[in-house]
Amino acid sequence: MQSKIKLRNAGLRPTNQRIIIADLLFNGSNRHFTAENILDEINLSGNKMSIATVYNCLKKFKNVGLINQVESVNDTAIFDTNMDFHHHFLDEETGELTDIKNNEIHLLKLPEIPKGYINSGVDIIIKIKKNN
Amino acid sequence: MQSKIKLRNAGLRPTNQRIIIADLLFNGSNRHFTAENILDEINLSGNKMSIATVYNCLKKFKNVGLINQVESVNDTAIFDTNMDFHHHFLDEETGELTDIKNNEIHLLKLPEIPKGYINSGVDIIIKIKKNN
DNA sequence: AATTTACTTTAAAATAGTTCTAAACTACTT
DNA sequence: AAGTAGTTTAGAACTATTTTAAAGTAAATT
Repeated sequence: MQSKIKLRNAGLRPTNQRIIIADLLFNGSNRHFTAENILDEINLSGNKMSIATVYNCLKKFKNVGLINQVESVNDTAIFDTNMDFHHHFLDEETGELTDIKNNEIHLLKLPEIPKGYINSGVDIIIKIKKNN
Repeated sequence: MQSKIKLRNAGLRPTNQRIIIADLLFNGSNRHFTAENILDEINLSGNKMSIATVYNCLKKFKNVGLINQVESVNDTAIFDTNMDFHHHFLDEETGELTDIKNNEIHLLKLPEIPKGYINSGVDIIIKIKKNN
């Protein structure tokens, strides 16, 4: 029942649906997931929910900073519970993402941000593929 | 008529459609574009082509290394004629991409690539938004 | 506690981007 | 000139996501 508090702190009305999703997402370990992944898990657990609700919730969660959406060429939106500054390996063949720990990578020089703009995030994607 | 040679060198049969698209893309200056952008320009120039053909061509061009597809959360695939190693600013509100010159950014330490994999590219996206 | 208000959920329809299909066409090879 | 392999096409199909509008629910107000 941490989820209810977490949602309220984030300024979101803690509805049953949001609590179900938050319970899946914030259970201690970080993960990457799609809307469809979440719906499948909800169904498996015996609950049911409209896919539109899953999309709505994930969008809200993203807007209030509970989750991130990962930049990557993919037909599907991939979200991430890991809110620490970090980056990703992207398997070009499978689309699978893996975290790169932040101390494994070092960005020395950042470019000057265009006038009138602020930096709102940095995504580094290292594409990989099987060497065979 | 450079395009015909360029296509042949890349191992692609130089069809009329591919030549039309190559003429649009490889005219000296680099650009970002979607399939729809290209179709619009074709239509404006008085030519016509199926959208499926545009997609087919861009996919082929990408496969043979004539263009790149840019990593970014976007409902639309964005391609790039700039094949030099470089990165992008992404305006989060408009989705617009701008090149970052390679000497404007410096990646000091690359992480160890997972066993059995090779690095097949690095994309750095600096998200920006208007500061108002 | 009952009522109101604003927000949320839902199924279904709509939309957007992209890929597939299979027939017609065209570049290249023989 | 004929054959064949690759390409183009319109339209259908598909996938991910958003919209719609009605019904439901949480919170605020009485």
